[in-house]
Amino acid sequence: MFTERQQQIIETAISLVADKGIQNLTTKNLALQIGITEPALYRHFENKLAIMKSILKYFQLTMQPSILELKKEGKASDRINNFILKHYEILNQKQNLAKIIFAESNFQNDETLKDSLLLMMNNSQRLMQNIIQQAQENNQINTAITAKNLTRIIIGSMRFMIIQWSMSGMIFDIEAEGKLLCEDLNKIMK
Amino acid sequence: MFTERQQQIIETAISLVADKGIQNLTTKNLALQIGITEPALYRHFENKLAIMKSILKYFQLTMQPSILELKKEGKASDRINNFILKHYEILNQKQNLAKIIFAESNFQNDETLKDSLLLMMNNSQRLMQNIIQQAQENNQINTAITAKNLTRIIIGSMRFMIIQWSMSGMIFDIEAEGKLLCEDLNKIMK
DNA sequence: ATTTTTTTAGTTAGTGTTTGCTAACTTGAA
DNA sequence: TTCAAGTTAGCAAACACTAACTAAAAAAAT
Repeated sequence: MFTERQQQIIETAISLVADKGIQNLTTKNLALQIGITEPALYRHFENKLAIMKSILKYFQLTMQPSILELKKEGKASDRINNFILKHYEILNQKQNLAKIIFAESNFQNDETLKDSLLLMMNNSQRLMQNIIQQAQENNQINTAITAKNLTRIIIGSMRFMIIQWSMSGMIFDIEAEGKLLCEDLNKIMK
Repeated sequence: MFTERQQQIIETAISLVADKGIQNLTTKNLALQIGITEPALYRHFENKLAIMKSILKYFQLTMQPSILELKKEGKASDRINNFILKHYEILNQKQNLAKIIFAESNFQNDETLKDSLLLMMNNSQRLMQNIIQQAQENNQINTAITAKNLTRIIIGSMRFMIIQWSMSGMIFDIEAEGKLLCEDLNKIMK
């Protein structure tokens, strides 16, 4: 998928954005941080836009294991639980990703970037909503709250905790805190 | 607070960022959009950073009526309900604000911007958490879920709906949808 | 009430720096 | 001998911002 050098470039690009925002992602900063010259970057990527597209692809690949938990067989609440826990486990390992991932605005300067981000967002969301809907039909999940809003509540609170974590300087243990959030979300799903 | 021209500059800056991200906010684009020349901008703001700081101030001023609902006297659940509804009412009137406001990453290039954004975020959050905590002590709100997580769930789902709205191209009626979310959140608060 | 002065808000023209990127050359490994 | 992956040198465009000038409105002085 990506060569070693490409991975290094992507990860460095992510850390630049995580640190000081998208405006910090310049070819100069990127090359400097890696320890090569600017033109060397162009041996590995066609241009800067290709690097940004690869950041999204890299994110998608990294997060796949968590999405996979949703696709597994099993009790709806278990699948959702495992999705949440896996999500936090991955982000705890790749902390820089947490900082830029829910920063949709970073990828709004290009239409194709915008679109592929929207697609990714809708994907996990639609998946979860379907699971909830089905479970509600089988009376395995509380039907007092609509599937749409339950999905919003789960993904919304997940994302907000990640934002709190990243803006606090990763001051708390997100896996532990995620487990607690999970428990409370379970009470809502009943 | 702001002169008419300053307000125009701020609002135009917001619409530029809303449209194509922070990298679209250049003095050239800004002046062009308003119909003046670049140097004229500097008659109204010291520099570009001052414009960005004013965007945050403008946001704070615009959102104040919603925060005020939290500070009013009354039943905890009513205060939270009115806060949510007011929030959506304001964002529906100033749709561009919705697009950039929860885009924290737009303001990460400068430490002072980062700080004042963090302060604003923490403010409404702490306020709500205190309200919930007190109401739980008086048994007016469900105590099965911790105040911290209940706050996360409410603010998180609110924010996520705004993101869905803004990324969908404002395709649905956010005030109506907000009312529905509010009802479901009430069920959780019991 | 009229003239003079000052202030405000715009202009044109241009600065130095940073940006993304290219051409041409080099070097070491396959 | 080829080729992948570096280098140096540099380019055109975009960037935030400034100097100097102008016109018209507001304020002050006569």
